[in-house]
Amino acid sequence: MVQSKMLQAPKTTDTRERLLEVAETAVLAKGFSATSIEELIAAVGITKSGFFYHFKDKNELAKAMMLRYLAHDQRVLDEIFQRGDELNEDPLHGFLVGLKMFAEMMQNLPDVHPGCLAASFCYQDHLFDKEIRDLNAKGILRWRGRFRERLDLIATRHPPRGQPDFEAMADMAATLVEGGLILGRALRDATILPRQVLLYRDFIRAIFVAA
Amino acid sequence: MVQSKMLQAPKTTDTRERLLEVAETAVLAKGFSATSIEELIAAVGITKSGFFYHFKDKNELAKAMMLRYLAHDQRVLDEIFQRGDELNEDPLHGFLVGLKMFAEMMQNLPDVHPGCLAASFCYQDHLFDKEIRDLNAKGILRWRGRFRERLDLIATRHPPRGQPDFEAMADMAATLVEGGLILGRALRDATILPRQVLLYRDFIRAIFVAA
DNA sequence: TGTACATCAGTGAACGCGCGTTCACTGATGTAC
DNA sequence: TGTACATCAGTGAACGCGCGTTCACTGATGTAC
Repeated sequence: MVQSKMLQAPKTTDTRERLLEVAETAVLAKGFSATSIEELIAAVGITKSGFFYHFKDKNELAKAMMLRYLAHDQRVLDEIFQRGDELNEDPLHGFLVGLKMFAEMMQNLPDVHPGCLAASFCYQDHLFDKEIRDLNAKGILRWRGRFRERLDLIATRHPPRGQPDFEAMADMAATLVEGGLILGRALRDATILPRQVLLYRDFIRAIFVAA
Repeated sequence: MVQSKMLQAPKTTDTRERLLEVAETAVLAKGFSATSIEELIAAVGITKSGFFYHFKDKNELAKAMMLRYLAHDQRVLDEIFQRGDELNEDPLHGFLVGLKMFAEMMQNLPDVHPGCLAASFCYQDHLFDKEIRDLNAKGILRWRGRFRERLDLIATRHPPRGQPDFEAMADMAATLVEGGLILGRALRDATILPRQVLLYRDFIRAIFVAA
């Protein structure tokens, strides 16, 4: 069975996966419609008909890209904040550690982070059907849910200062990442994003830690 | 003279301006390369050759769009923060008032803010030449300069808590706007952006206002 | 005031290239019995 | 173990359409003298 084979030794040279990888790089650089099937197959080394074996049309490529991105995104966040909690049992301190590690991860990328597919797609959303736009929204709602849960949990042990807008504070994580990626790209400065994440951490601390 | 005529009564039906207006809407919806010259001239009611009278090629359209956007952006910000200062002589309180007005302005837009051309272009920057990318960077550096100056000025009168990263705090304004626009678009929720701006205001207050 | 010329804001027709998509076909591997 | 059939992962050639760009030309308005 192909399935079980893939489980024990995932083929890194899987053609479909390579198409998606090359496509993501190209789309983040030029946008979806400027990314031609022609250039993807040239990079991967198959013919055009080979492409249409894997994706019935270009829209299905977009959908597969989005699904791949979402899965990756979830894996990375799960891992980081889980590690933050392992080192600490208080939800606030675990969160602060997680944010620190997140900032460090952004800092240690070889060069400027290539960007976020969700942002790229959202600025081209008229190209896509509702299904893809919904996937994109789902990804962002997952960020909101993840951070919102954490803030609520922290608040049960650490009374917050004032009456903060918890939903907006949860969204602020995704907001700063998306915005930080844009500034980092436009100014070609890889330090911008991690520093924004650290400011978010400062803000969280200012809200929950007694002075 | 055409110039003086335009000064006394700016032609609102100026063809070139209408092309730029229509182009901006289309680019924010689909991206630059999916926006065809054909659709622009159809919307404005001229022929293709008429388009090439105004712009020597498509790249020059992009440049003109960027310049128009930068000028508009500067005008709006100048006006808002000037009004904030008029009502108040302390630089901190003037800033807080300006931020409040800024948030209100975002809130009162008819529907979801259409987005930021700088963000759209930055996720397609391989389509453009260095001149356009530099214009984009210049626009963002102007935000940084504007907010950085203000923070420095405030700090002379209100000693900040801790050792804040003022550059990152200045960038945070643009970051939250860019990120807030993306979330707002993806979730079709026009309240997200203004609430992020209000959080920024809370953060500024937390840094500078004694408890 | 009239004439000659220049500029402005376009028109109309044609171009060639690259794009996404389709269709009939194929060689290698997997599965049933 | 051999044979028949099915599926996988593509190939190769052709398609038509839309795109950005070019070129020669034009009618209306402005300017010099």
